[in-house]
Amino acid sequence: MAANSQFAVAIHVLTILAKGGDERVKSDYIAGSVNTNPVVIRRLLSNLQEAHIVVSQVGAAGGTSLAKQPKDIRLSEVYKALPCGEVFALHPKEPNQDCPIGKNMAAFLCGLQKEIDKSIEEKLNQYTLRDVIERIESA
Amino acid sequence: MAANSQFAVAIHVLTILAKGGDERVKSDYIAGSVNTNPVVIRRLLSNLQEAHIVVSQVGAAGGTSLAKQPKDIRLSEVYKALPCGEVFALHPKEPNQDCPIGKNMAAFLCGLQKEIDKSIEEKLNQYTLRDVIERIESA
DNA sequence: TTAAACTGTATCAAAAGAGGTTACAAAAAG
DNA sequence: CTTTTTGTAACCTCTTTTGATACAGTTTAA
Repeated sequence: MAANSQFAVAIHVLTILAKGGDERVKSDYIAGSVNTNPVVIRRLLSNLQEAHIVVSQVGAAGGTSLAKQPKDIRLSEVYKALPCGEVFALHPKEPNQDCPIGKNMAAFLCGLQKEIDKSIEEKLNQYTLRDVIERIESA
Repeated sequence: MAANSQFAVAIHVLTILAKGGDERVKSDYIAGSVNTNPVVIRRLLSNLQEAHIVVSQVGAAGGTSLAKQPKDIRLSEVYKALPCGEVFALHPKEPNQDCPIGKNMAAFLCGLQKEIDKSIEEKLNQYTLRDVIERIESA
């Protein structure tokens, strides 16, 4: 499968928007920098907009800008805004229910998934977009 | 498709092996319980064997058993033994290198990936196979 | 009020990963 | 030897993600 790169691209896009300040940045421009198709960017921005991280304006002189300051955008928000899958998937087929192990396995794994997801979000909550920009600029 | 379910299946398989004790369990039997093809199981066991979590024996009367006691098998070991992908992928195409942001983005994201992976492993390190079995049996 | 410049989306094609299946070599037991 | 079983290679199919085209709707500005 093509692995999900939406989070990576989102961070990149948001950094570009932050650089743009209050100006509306066009999807065409962003696509050029990220090296992909403008529609891919617009799809992504659509998710970020639903999460109130960015604001887009249609029409001529339209484009997208951040909905709040970089210091107030946590990476955990970005992660949650995107349709990223779980870290691991459950069984592709339901286990054999005659097997007493299979019967209770799904519940356990599901709980474990939630715990892991929480770990990830806690880690991402430690960073804001401003932190990202600082690190990138000092590199 | 389901994203990578190998971890989920691995936990299930190891639980079955634990139940089997010192007996060698055949891939055919495991496949029946997990509801998949024996080859899928053997592929998985091959990874677990490399990590010294299980031991397989070829030939008639062959099969697989745990290489150590359930209390000594940490879920973090299992996770590391499998070719599970990263939580998020980097850009599918290299970003435009004329863009100063793109230039340093990959390095940052790569570091972030490693941090997240560490979080996951720390979480999974808290559980052993014995813990899993106890939880499943008390359910 | 018309033309131009955008976003938002639907739709389709292409690429890649994962699971499932078949086939068969190699090894061990009897 | 024959049977049983693992280890793997090869291939197919299904699904997901990305990339691309097309076009409707909205806004600006001449």
